Amino acid sequence: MRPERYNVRESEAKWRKAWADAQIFKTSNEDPRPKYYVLEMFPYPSGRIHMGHVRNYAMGDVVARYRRARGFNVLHPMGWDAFGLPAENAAMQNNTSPAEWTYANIAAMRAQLQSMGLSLDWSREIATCDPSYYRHQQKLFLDFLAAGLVARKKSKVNWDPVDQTVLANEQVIDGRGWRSGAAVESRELTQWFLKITDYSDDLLASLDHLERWPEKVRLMQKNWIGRSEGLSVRFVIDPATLGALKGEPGLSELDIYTTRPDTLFGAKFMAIAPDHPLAAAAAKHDPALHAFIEETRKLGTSVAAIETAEKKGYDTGLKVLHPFDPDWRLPVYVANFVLMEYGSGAIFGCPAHDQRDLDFVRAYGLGVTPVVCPSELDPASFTIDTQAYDGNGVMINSRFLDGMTVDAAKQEVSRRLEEITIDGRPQARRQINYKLRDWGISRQRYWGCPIPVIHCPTDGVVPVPAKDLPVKLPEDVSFDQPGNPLDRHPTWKHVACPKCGRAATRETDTMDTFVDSSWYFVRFTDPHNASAPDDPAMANHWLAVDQYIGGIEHAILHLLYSRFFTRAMRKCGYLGVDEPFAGLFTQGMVVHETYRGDEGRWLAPSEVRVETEGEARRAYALEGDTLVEIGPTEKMSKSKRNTVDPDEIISTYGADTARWFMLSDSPPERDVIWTEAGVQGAFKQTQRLWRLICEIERIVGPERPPAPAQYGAEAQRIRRIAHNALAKIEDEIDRLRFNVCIATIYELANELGAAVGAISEAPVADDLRAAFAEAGDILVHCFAPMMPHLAEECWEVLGHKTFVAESPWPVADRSLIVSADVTYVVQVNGKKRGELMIEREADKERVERAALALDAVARAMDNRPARRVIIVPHRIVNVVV
RNA sequence: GCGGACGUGGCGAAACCGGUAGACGCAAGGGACUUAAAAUCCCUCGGCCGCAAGGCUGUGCGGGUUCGACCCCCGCCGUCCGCACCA
Repeated sequence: MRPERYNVRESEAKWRKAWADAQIFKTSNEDPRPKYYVLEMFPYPSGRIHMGHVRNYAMGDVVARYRRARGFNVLHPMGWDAFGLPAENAAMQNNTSPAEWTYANIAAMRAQLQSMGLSLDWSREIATCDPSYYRHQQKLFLDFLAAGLVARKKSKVNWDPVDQTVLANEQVIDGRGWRSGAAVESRELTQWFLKITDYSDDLLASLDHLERWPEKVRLMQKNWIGRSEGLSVRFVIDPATLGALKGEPGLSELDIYTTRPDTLFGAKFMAIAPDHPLAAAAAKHDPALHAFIEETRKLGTSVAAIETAEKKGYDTGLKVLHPFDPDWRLPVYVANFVLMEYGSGAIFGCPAHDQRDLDFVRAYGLGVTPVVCPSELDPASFTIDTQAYDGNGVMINSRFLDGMTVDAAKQEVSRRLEEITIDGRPQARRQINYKLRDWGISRQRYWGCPIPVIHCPTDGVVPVPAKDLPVKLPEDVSFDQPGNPLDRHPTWKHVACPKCGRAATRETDTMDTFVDSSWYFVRFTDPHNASAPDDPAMANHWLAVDQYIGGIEHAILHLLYSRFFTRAMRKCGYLGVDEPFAGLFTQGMVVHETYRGDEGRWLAPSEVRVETEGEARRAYALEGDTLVEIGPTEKMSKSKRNTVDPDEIISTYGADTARWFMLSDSPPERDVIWTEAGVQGAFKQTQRLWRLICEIERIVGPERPPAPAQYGAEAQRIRRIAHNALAKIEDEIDRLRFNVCIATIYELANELGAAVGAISEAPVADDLRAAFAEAGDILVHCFAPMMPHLAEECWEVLGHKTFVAESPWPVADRSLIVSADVTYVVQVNGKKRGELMIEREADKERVERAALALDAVARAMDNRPARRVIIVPHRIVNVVV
């Protein structure tokens, strides 16, 4: 006798051990079958996995297990994004070292992931903080350097004077460092940059070919790269207005960038960025301007500051000549809304057709002349008030452009200015600009990949020779002072120059952790660190990743950097592919209700008891039994305390239940709401499936009958149900629609359950036993990717001696799905009035006759003659009266 | 401000290429078994009318195209997300 209940804890542990012993998830690079690379974004080793990980890895595991069953050689690896600031903070607080803390976390999280029963090849595990990993990264850096993909330049950074470190923009909150609370300073530092902008156009254009990427992500990247086509125009500065600046070099003209050259006759002023060289030059002789510049700088770059800032400017007194009219002079302002980082840091202002420029002239009284009139309006009466017009129309007030379209006018202005030459160069040239900036990778931190260069007083920047890699992080560091421990280390940075042998110092900056994650998918292709450190052939075999799964929060940076890295690695001869991820899927978050007790104190779900009375739900604190407010459902977070610990769920209900619940209900790209009732429901289903399989086994008996030559009607019906579901589940897994997949499994289980219940007499006929055996196998296969442990247990019950995880996917017999009869829906005037069951082969005439003969149809027609009958084969009949 | 997505029962959702709206699950209500509970099983479950058969109505709102619209088009309303002084 089978046990009544499936023993989750025992079975799950048993099967995990069996898989591990048999090493069935170990992937060989020599396997001749077609490859399939499925990858989920690797975790940061914070110490514990969270439900978001469970969801992410459950999805990836379904794909991996399904593809394996379909006959692919599947690569499904796991690693750790292990460098980063939290390790340093932990080291400071707990008197441990970043390495110790990180590796302890990795060990804990590895055990947690293993308890999920994921079909991972753990022999390929990597940690980015391991010298065996980052030595390759240092080599890549040196190769990029040699290939001209690395630049060293000055750049403005957010500097925290207390922590003595650079902060990312996200770490600056209201102008203060997120940890120290100190006012952040803007500093110029010499930093290392990766020249991602070399690939701006390629990265943009290739987005169109990433067909298996979400449209949303492609659009976000497109906007981020921000290509615009325009004109770079040289405006001559009126020498008479130079004053004290007369004679200074490079001050004879002003370069601007515009995408609207058509509006040149609507120009009212020029504006330059506060940190534009011309502004700095003018400020030398104008203390008030100097003060203005200082003031705008203090305002900072925070989002809030930009939102509320008024358009402010300062008239430098300089004037420039209009390119088409030497008698027309335009004043040059320093303006707080012009960015030095984009274009040339200078613009011409056309208030009628740009809202910012309009706001500006309204404050400074510079006038407005419309030059584009919407086609449907009368040019004579068209005026601009508080709303700039940026649409299409007809050129007006624009001399030789009058009457042209906007596009024609752009072309005409560009053409004319390109022909005018000043000092032998054209006055304007067409230019393409991008918002995308080069990627600054220098971080003044310890726990990151050392940048492998040496600074020599005589030879300058000298790359560390390849034979000296890796440049390892020193382990004897202390965090008792702020700043970068590498800088203070007594010996680490002092080395001999590889070129001249004299005393030199190491670069003490480390790399942005985004570098580590920009190529880890390549590293996984190397089995067990066995191949040469940089074997391009092997990577080509596996890449691109066929299915990549992760959170939408990486839509831009990680995914864009990885796309850049792949191109850079190709340039250096490592790879033959351009794109790292052929298919991308961004999954939704795991959300949970929030609970607030006395004084707004957040309560964890485990501290709350929720009661349902009819429609109403009330929550009580377990401690004190006081009423608790049920708050909005939000992303699980430590601060709101609305988290659920995967460990507790797995030990209570098992990994299969956790996985099943994460995959059911919500579409995978949407948020899923974690509820206690939902988990319990999923748990019940595991037991239900177990009982159903046991019942099927009782019907089939210990000896499977051979497949009969002919099946009876009921046996054939059961087979049709099973194969129908199988075909549907295949389609749904292909489309990653796991929720629909699970609904289909329920339908199959419900129908098989009913069929089992309908059997009364024993013994059961052989054909029926064969059909049940087949259907049982199919059912187990269908849920095996989601609930792999239960599936193995059921597979064994059905008499198999193999792992279902290693068994080939059953072939859906699509001929079975086609039945002899079809059901037509019969409508009268588009409203359903009845159904018609008829042979598949029936021609339109017969279908029409049969449909009109239906009582309900006759009633609805009410003696009116049919004016028209529309028949969609095998679907619908619509009678129009 | 710019760009995008989404609005379907009490809830999560499904619905192929324009062809039966609400599959499947949760919650709820009723019942069976039980000393009781748990577990399990059965029934009901968009709204309105009706004893029933059945009818009417219904996919955010208002129009349109069509034999037929959750789906396509136009105009609103709402929610969410991304970017944000990008010239």
